[in-house]
Amino acid sequence: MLPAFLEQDAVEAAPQLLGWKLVSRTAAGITSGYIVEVEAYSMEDPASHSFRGLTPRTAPMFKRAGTIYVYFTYGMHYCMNIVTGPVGHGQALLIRALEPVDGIGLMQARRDLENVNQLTNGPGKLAQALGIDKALSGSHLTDGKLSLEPGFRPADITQTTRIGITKAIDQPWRFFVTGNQFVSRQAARG
DNA sequence: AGAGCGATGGCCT
DNA sequence: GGCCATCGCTCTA
Repeated sequence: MLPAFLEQDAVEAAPQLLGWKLVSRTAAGITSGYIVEVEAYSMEDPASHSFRGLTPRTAPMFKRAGTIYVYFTYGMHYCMNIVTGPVGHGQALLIRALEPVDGIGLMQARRDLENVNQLTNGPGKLAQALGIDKALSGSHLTDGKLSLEPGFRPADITQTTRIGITKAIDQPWRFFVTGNQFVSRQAARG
């Protein structure tokens, strides 16, 4: 389904996305996990891919809320975002960590890793575990391959600065479920 | 046409 | 905590 709060600006929508279940449907099977860590990016944000304007790569960020934006980085990792806000605003939420729910065996096979704790505790890891790649960029949550379903309501949410960026490093636009063991890092930096 | 640069993860100490 | 593989995208010329 398409939660109404995705129409809001990224920073407002971000904490509301925590606890929702992200579901991936591929030929290999269904995999899913609760979203436990997200970061907000917007067009006015130097750390955002949309900051420099619309390019072929970043075009999905400027489409309607619920659009999927997948990018490839460091020559080996895919990261997935969900677009928020009005059309043309270039806002998105980077999904940084999931708590595995369905299809854990398939996720372990895709990751070539048994340890469930390390299956989806990072943006590149969860993309690999769910079988997400660039082909999904530009598709929409209502297209059926990647979708959202209600999950749980987080008891407490922690807000910190974002991870792995070199610009706008002081903006507290990272949100995670307090105490959840699948969050990539409890501390903001380091 | 080519250089520079990452919204990372895994391995090592 | 530190290092670095690896390649698509953007910018400059």
